Amino acid sequence: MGKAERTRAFIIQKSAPLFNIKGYENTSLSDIQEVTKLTKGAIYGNFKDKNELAIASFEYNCSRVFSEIESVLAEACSAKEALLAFSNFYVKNWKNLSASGGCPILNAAVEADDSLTFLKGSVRNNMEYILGLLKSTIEKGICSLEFRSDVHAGEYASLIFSIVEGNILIAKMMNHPKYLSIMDRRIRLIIEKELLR
Amino acid sequence: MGKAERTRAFIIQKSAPLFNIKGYENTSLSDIQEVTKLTKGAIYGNFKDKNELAIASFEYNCSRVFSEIESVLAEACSAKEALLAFSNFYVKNWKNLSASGGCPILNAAVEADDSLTFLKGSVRNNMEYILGLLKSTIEKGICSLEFRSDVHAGEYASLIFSIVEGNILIAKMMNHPKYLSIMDRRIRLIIEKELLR
Amino acid sequence: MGKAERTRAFIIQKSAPLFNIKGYENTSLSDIQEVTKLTKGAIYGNFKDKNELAIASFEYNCSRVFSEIESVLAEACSAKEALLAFSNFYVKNWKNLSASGGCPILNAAVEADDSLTFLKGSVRNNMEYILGLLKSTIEKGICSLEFRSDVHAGEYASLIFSIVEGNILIAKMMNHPKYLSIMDRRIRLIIEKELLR
Amino acid sequence: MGKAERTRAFIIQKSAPLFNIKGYENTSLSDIQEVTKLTKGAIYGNFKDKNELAIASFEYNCSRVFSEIESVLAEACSAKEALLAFSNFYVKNWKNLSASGGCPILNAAVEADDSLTFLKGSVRNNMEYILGLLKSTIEKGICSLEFRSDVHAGEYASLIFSIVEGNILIAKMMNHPKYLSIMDRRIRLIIEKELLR
DNA sequence: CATGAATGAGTTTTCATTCAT
DNA sequence: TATGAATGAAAACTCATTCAT
Repeated sequence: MGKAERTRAFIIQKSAPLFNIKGYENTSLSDIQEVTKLTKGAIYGNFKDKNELAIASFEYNCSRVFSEIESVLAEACSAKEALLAFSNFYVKNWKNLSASGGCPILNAAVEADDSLTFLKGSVRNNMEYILGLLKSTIEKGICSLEFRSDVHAGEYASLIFSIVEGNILIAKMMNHPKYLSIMDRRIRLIIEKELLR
Repeated sequence: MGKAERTRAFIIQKSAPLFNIKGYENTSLSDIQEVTKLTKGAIYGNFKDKNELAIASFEYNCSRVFSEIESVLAEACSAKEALLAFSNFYVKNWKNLSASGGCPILNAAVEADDSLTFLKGSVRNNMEYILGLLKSTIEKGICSLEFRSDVHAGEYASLIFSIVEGNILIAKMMNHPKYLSIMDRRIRLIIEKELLR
Repeated sequence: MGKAERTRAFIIQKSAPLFNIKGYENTSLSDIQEVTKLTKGAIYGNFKDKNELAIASFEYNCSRVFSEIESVLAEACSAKEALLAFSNFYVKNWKNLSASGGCPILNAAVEADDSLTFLKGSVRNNMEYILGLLKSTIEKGICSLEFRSDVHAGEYASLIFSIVEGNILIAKMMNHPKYLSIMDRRIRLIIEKELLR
Repeated sequence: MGKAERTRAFIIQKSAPLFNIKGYENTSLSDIQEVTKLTKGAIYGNFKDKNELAIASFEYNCSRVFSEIESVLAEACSAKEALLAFSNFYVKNWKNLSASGGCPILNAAVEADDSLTFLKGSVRNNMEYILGLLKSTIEKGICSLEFRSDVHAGEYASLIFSIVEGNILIAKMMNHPKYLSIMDRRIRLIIEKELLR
């Protein structure tokens, strides 16, 4: 990794939490300057504009969450365990996630839909990515005969994801983790009553 | 209604969609000036600052949705019908809702949690209000012996709401209504399999 | 006194302290509205503009001080006593004067000299008035053979006034009354060594 | 001196007379923009806000006067000559001083006492500085046996300064230098009759 | 005649971005 | 390549004043 790439990575790593907490619009280059201790020139030398940095930071935020989720899914020894581990990931990491601004996909999706349109493509890709992750987990369960063969993997993937996002939203605003346990129980129920043979 | 109150209402009515579409931070007083064709002074004569207008607009946005939901709930002749109507409301109004920025609670909740803290109280109140609406609908179903007596009304209220919000998020970002039909079917399933006697 | 005149007097009476404390430029019509609990229209109905009110308030502030000084001078049974009473007036009233913004002539003179030129004439008149008051007090002392006949009344009047204003300035900024006692002793010394026969 | 420091100094140098003439409150950033031919951003790049610039300008205004006074005091070959030179400085420079807004300490003291409180500390320091200058001049005269040993240096310092400030005020408002000659004669008298052995 | 809603030019300040060094 | 001073447009907000009601 060359120096330029290291600087670029450094800027992203420092800015990403800020963007997730304050929002992409509301995070200024001065904020980024302060948190990186770099000059404007250094930042603009590595990113064409604030939008490029915002996208890179969003993708960094996602990748951080995704890599944890992927390792959690990989460690599971069955599709059921994998889905439960996915749900459990949010329960366990609620405090951290909440302190660092919440789910980056949720945040960026809301900001990107109408105003920060430049982010929209990236948000969509990342949402598709995590939906794909869940879908393929379910498909593996079907292939391995763990899950029923008539299960619509894509629909269950989006259903599970929607329950997660919806409850994260409520939990964050109400400042109470009970919604995450409702979420967790519901996902377990779905797995046991509808997915498992 | 005095002139001041009429102007105030007029400003809110014109600004509210803007706030929901562009976001509260990202909507400027110049935007509001343009959409109301009023001067800054006229706006500041009716609202102490932008925050007050933002809160009023958010509450207007909520009340618009809530009043429609309330009438839909009121028209239903059973608790089951009421909950189905609630879900159906989002399916039917998806285009309108989407065009006017999406669910105001979802939008405001994401913006308010970390940065626009002045909005937080109002968002919480409105979230509690709609959760309360759903909860009391379920409680009525329990009282009328339509729903099982061991149903935890509060948990089902937040579950249904989380499924709605989660799927609105995905549908908006993916620009596809199929997520709303998944949502609708899921809520129907919950009612039939878990709430009804 | 008609109603209009009473309202006018009321506005002046309420605004005058504000102008003296905050300065003429820095006192806004909103401040005046708040302190009088009147409407803009009521204020503009009684004064052509803010400048007219500022002048009237300044003159009210002066007249308040002057009438007290005049009564203090009138009570004195000799020219010496009168001048000492003049000096003593500032010593005694330091706290009140300081709390209500300090000497109105000092304040207005500084503001009026370059920027609030509309006030200049009035400030000059009032400064001349108080200098005249001191001068005629000294002249009375000369006529009554209490003071030496070769005393230049006008010069001693302005000298005494300058010592008063200079020490008020220092006392206010240093927040210490000792400068007023230096002033008082100096004026007494001048009277005894230079004015009295 | 780096570019930033040069620009900072340039802005101060251009703004300082404006602040002294128009007053600190009444000088706007647009005025400063015009007089410096710089953009608002350039000004805010060098000063955190208008207050910081106002303080810096006030101190520049003081330092200009002080350095002249100090050189005048340094050139004097006795304490008497020094005090006379101090007084004479105001007589000689009256036109210049008057044209550039008058004594900065007088102006700032009046503005700072109640409204521009952020300036108060600096005004106090500068007033203390010049009082200290006068006091140490008198003390040197005492040490060198030129002045009487029982002279209270601090009191005479503030007395002389008050006479200067008081007469500057009157001279400015009355637009007549005669008050400065009264001031000058009085200070000479005090030196000859009360300070000299 | 009094009201107070509205005006429009003004205020201070921050923004993303550029470019000579 | 990196610097950081400078830009210019835009931000939120306040002002003295007017005028339809």
